[in-house]
Amino acid sequence: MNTKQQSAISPRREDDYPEWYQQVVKAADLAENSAVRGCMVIKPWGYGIWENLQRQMDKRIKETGHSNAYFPLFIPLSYLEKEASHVEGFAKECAVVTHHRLEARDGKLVPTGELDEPLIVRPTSETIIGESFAKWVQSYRDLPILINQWANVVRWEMRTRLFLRTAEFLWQEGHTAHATAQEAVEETMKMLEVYREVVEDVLAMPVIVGEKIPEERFPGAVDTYCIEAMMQDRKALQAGTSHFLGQNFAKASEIKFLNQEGVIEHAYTTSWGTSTRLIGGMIMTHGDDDGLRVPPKVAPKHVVILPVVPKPETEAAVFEYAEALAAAIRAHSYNGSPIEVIVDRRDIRGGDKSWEWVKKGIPVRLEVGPRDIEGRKAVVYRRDQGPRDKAFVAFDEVVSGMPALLESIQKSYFEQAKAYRDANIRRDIANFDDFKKFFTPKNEDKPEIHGGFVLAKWSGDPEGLAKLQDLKVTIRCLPLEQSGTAGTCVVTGKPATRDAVFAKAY
RNA sequence: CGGGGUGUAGCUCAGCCCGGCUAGAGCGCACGGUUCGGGACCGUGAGGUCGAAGGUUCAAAUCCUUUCACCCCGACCA
Repeated sequence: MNTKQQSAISPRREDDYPEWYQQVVKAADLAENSAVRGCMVIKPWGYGIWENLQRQMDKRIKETGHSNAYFPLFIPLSYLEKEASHVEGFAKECAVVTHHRLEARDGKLVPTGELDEPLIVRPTSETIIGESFAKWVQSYRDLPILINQWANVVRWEMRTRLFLRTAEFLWQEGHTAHATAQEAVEETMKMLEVYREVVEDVLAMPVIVGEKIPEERFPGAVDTYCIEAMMQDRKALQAGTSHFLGQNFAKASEIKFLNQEGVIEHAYTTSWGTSTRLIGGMIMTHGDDDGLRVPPKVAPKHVVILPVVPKPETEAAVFEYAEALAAAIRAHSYNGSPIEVIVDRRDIRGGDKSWEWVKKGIPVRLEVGPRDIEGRKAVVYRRDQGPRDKAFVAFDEVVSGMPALLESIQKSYFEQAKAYRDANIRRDIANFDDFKKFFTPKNEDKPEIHGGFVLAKWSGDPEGLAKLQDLKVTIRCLPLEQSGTAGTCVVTGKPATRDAVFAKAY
């Protein structure tokens, strides 16, 4: 017997993390690269996860008073030119439509009919939504406008990675307009909290909530807030952003209203977004050396039943028992919807079948065979335990205990992720030498998993930013929870009052 | 857009330096069999205009030129 179990994913996380990530995406059948450079095909298992996340995010967005709407994919070039700093930020990496027809010439199709004004495939929709808002708003009575859009956007990234950075990605973008700065700021913070809640509760990813430093702000924003998660290679992933845009975009788009005093004023706007990147974050937060682990709240299927058929003549009885078990479980709900159960009747080898579901990260596997029928039991495997850890449980108990079992898995993923993250947040690094040591891998050629989050003082000095850049470390955020104490900047040694989270990032 | 690399079967690749029988392996796939509460094994079989175009040669996956695509490292980035 081989005592050291072989893992299903090769390489393991500790040996080559980026490659492990790619292999998990492949093994779990989440997505694949398409023929179009930088664009992915999201396969049913991956898209099912997105749909569940989307449904729950959408619910929270609507509960906080927003309505969904849809705006054009194409944005006239001149719209993007209206907001000066927005221009700087999005001056590059955009898909540009310059022609509006194709002509057949010598058996080829040639673009003709050049557009007077190029159209940009939206990288984000502030400008085109602002154009609509301007028409919709005349009086303070028309405010606030609280709109959300589910859409695809395109940013022509040079280097792409499935889910984490693709040229086209799916997201939601909220856009709101308000009569006062205070109300817009409150909106910004409210949606930041919605993101924290959904990402922690649904995706089971613990996050740090904070404010971006000026250099990291969204182009055109007055303030940018974010939630930051730690991946298992201890790098940070920005999991969502919420921006207070002040009157910058309102001025650019001329969103004006007559206030209670009869004075014309520009509105205050916000925007906020989360994307399919969250799925990348989920993979890197929960995945292990046997593949994906999907939190039950986003799993397209919660339970797979694997019929064990030792002899062909037992097949009918086993299938019948499996379907009866499935039906009984489906009658129960988890997280507000019926539990999703699949009976995998495919005629492939049992070991392969079982491992396939391990790699896909389904929360619960149930095996049923002739002996279980006899004892009216099932064999229960939980994805938050080892792939061979099994429990023999009575039929009725499996059924009635399923909601609690799923919730326990959901919780254990969050707890595991939080424990890992907290173990890798350093609060005791006070000078740049230690800081540098912390973020420098032992093996320069093939860096091992190293570093983590450093929580320390930051002076805000641009000179410090240059030093950070050399280390490839960034300031992820200034956490909303500040200690309020004075100290010295971990990078420059100058007096500093603000706490910052430093990390390498995706 | 800079620097490096790779294009050969569905996938991962060998063969290329030093041109030479009908272009190979492993995995996967199909069929048959033995096993099987299990990622097993044996056998048989299907599957490739060697990224594309041009050139050198009696002869090109292999040498030369051009071109396209993709990957890795930078800069950019949710």
